[in-house]
Amino acid sequence: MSSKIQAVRGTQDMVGEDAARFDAVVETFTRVRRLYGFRPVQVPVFEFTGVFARSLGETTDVVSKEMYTFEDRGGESLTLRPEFTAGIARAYISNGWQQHAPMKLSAWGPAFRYERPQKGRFRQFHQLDAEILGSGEPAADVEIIAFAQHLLDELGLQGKTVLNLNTLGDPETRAAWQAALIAHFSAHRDALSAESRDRLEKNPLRILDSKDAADKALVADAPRIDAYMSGEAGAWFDAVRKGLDAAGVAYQRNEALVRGLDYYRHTTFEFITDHLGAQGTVLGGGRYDGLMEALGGPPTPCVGWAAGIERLAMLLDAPEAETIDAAVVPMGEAAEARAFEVLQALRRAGLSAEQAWRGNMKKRMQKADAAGARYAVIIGDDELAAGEVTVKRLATGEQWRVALDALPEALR
RNA sequence: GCGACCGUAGCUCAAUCGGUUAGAGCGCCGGUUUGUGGUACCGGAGGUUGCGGGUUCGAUCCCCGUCGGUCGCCCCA
Repeated sequence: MSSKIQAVRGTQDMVGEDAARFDAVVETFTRVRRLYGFRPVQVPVFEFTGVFARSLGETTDVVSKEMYTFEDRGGESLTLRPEFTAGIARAYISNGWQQHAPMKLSAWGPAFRYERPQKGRFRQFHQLDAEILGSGEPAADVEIIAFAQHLLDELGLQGKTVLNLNTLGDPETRAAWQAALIAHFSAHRDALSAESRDRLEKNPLRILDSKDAADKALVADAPRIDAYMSGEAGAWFDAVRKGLDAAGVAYQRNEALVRGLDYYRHTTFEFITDHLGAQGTVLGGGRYDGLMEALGGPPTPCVGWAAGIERLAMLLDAPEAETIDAAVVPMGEAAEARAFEVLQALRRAGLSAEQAWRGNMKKRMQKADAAGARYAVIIGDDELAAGEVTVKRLATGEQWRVALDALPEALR
């Protein structure tokens, strides 16, 4: 295939069912986000590299080896977004959106990471994104999680995902807990896996969700955050849990669900599935109260989530194939000359309609059937002479004549 | 970035131990039917076996490389 033109590794072309699944996810997202008052936001697909480097942290895998970074002709280092949050936060700061706070924003589109492709993991992938900027209330966490749950329900994924919920506490809580974890794992350093010894330096919280058997044994009796929780942090988490209960959102406490970056505070959550192999997370998010400041902006409490469109699309039941209301089948030159008049009348009346551009009647009837048309609108010399068309209901085969100007009504 | 498996028509797959013209179903095109689709029957097109190299009298099959896919690790959506 090397001599043939081919798509870049980890990118995909979608038509038919794949495209329909993708479309169904986006359409449902747009519908549900309106129910919650999340407004659309558009931000660039690329930013100055520093936006992502500063927001994600230089040591993160995403920044150190997964970004698509390039220089433009002016010598600026630019990066294709590996996620949405940093760009939205940058826009908030650049445009002074604090005057609008709190803002409930949503977006969807492509993101890029240079990773080894797998099922549910691509180099260009697509995300749904929701953010609440400038609200330091537990109620915002409840609302954004309820939105996520509602979206998954509307997608028909009840039973296929489980909401995992945890808290990282406030900065004091987090710092105390992290120090205790480092002390605990350092004491058993030799028993840790090589990866986790590495994490001990760079990202100690991450040891908690290691898949290594030896690590798991040490994690089992590692210090729990609940023992270090400050009064305020505990009250916050209680408020979130009570809110979720009131909203009817079921969750599972997962004390190992953590985020490595310091600016994450309090609530963290992921909707996890066991239907996608190693890629279990279908939607993940949390509160990132420290991010805006890390980017040089005003202190701004925020909470948000992102979901993988491809991952959701893979979990969906196959959407119904798209159909049309009518296929116009003209016979002969005179009829072909009138076909667009009929087509446009139907479309203007809100009925979907198309015609095959060539072929005899049989061919065009076959195309009508293949397009899933409810009706065939047959126009021949006889019909034209009478100012009528023949309408055939393809499901039953019955057909009848209809006056040309009464056609749209007849097909409703 | 690390490890493993896989790659044959548009799609899903077959082809004995390495053996001569690489097959089938679906799909596509045409016909049976010059104003009637979806069913049925008949016919047809479509392949440098991902690509490059090696071993062999002979390679879809064995070896190496490469590109792509898949699974796990890592990370994450």
